[in-house]
Amino acid sequence: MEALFNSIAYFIPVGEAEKEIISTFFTEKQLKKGEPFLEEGKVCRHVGFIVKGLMRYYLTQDGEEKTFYFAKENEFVSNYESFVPQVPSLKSIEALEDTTVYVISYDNLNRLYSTMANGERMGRLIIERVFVEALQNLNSFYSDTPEQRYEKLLLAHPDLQQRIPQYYIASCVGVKPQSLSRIRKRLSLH
Amino acid sequence: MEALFNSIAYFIPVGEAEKEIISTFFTEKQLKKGEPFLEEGKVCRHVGFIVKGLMRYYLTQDGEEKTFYFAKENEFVSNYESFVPQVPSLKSIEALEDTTVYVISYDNLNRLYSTMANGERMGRLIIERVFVEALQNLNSFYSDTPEQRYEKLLLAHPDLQQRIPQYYIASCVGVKPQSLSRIRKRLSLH
DNA sequence: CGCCGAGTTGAACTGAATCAAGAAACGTGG
DNA sequence: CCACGTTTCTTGATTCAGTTCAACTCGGCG
Repeated sequence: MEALFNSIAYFIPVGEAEKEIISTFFTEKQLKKGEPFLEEGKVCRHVGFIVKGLMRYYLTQDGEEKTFYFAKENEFVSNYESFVPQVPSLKSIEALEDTTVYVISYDNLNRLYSTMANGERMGRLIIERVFVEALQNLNSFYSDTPEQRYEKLLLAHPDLQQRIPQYYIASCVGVKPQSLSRIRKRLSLH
Repeated sequence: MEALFNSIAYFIPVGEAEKEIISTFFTEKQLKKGEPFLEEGKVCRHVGFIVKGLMRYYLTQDGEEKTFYFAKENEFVSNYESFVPQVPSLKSIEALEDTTVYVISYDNLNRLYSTMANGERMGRLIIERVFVEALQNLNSFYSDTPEQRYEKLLLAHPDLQQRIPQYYIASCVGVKPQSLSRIRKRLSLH
């Protein structure tokens, strides 16, 4: 739970009182490889903090899964589009490896906001940060070619190639596995 | 200033005390058509609330401007990527029409958060809302073809065609003006 | 050994980009 | 109110990158 304290301490002071509150509201959860964190059509009821492991966000379209984001250690995981307004999710999230997360429910998060000194402030600062990071990620999708996106993705997650099959990466880059294969070929010929 | 009060009242109760504080921290600003709200390379120092008019967000790449968002009446305007961490912006924002905004500086916004009862809470709720809307907007860029994006953009902003030249719309849809022209042709033939 | 999922490779196809030339709309000044 | 020039929009021909469909390779595993 130290990793979570540290992440929160980045935003507000975390003393014993805060640790106490955080510990009671977050609970540990284990996800096996392939298990869902959030399923399409269901309301996203939790925010998680990934201690260990890897997850992917994806949506299903015409029977085809499109992966658009990977989250790993020390990141918060949630579909805010579903979580914030508590409406059914259009997206799914699943573990790509055996994963350990600390989760907090929607209701408990709101309790935490109002119970903890600086709770609201913490909430604002965290969502601001998550927002900014999300925007930066998405920038690449506007301006870059698949080739550039592939290079940036590897730069941001150098371990990804070792951890997951290539077709997840292809999907996240926005091309078919065949095309990624050709892109890799082009790049390897300098 | 009523429009601003109303927008905030959507998130927290706005009594006389709040109106007082909000009025002192926000100041009215007029932008002529073509004037910048934010220039690339500068730090975004303000959040604005658009009372009247229309703005576009864009970035410059290889000497070419790419418009990626339009903001209009009753919307907040800011580049949060630059505003939140107070770092130089990669994006620009300019008025497409004569526009009236109420603006608040970074420092004053933080004062407002800490001064006003429920200030932090308001901040959290507003950024949550903005975040969710931004995500929903961006969804279309992942999953849809330019054709679908064009149709959705017109649906979301039915007045846009009348208010601005088509090449802004093309850019936001993610294609060149020539291609949008062809898309329009295809669509008009049902 | 044969199966199976993952990755690579080939050929034909598609939609947007590009280059380029007109046509239409707009505004400004005579 | 019209004429002219600029800006915006359309259209055509060509090119290019990713898609699709399909075959084939490779490595692990029963």
